[in-house]
Amino acid sequence: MKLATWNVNSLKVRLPQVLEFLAAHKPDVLCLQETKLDDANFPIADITGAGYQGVFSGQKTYNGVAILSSHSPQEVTMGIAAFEDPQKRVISAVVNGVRIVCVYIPNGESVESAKYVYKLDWLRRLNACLKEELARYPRLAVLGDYNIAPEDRDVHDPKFWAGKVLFSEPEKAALRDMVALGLQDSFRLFEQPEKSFSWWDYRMNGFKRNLGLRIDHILLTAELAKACKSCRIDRDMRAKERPSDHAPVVAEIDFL
DNA sequence: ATGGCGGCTCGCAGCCGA
Repeated sequence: MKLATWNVNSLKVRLPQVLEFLAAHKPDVLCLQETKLDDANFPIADITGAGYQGVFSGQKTYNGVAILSSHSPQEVTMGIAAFEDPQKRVISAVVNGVRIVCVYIPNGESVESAKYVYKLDWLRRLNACLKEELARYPRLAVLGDYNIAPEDRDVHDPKFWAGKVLFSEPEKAALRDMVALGLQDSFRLFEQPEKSFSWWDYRMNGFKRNLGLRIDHILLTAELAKACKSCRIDRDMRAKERPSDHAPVVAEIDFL
């Protein structure tokens, strides 16, 4: 089973690349973030035309998440349980016996910002929700744009980023809390190239100079991690014409 | 490394992302 996640930074603009990605990788699941489309404008016909089903929770201009899958999505839920949030950042479904949680964790803007307070509160609520989900689903994967780089090696310049949003201690602690619930960073189950990142700023030739951050993650429960055979970042998509600023992350899981 | 990009909006400049 192949699981993928990609912050597309506008599905309207990136739809051809999404279709190309589906055809090339044939993932069982592709989680999308920052679709920036309300549900009425979701390009479901193109998705079904590519042989995929899609469930989505979107809004105009900002945020928006979707799960595309080759198997039928079951038990679809939107958002974080018991949290009224107008921002469309979470969608979950059971696909092929695996609980898929697609997340677009808030950016936070800066550690001085009210958006940072919202981010930390949001993470607490997500973790509480995940604790409940984990009690129900031993096969669970949390995929998405976390907007958190876990460790120094996930940041091109850890000294510069120290204490800044995306790399501050409270954010990293929230991610460690999530891991402590029983989730593992699939990327670090394997040897990886040094300076592996999933996001590069559009400005200042960030991608060419590899000035990036690893902030897109696939976290797996023990049962899935044990069966996980690979996890890699698809830098090729970031190298294309008119790319998203994020690259897809892909994990392969072997079942009995 | 922070102006310098790119996507959005009933745009023609400003907000937002990371």
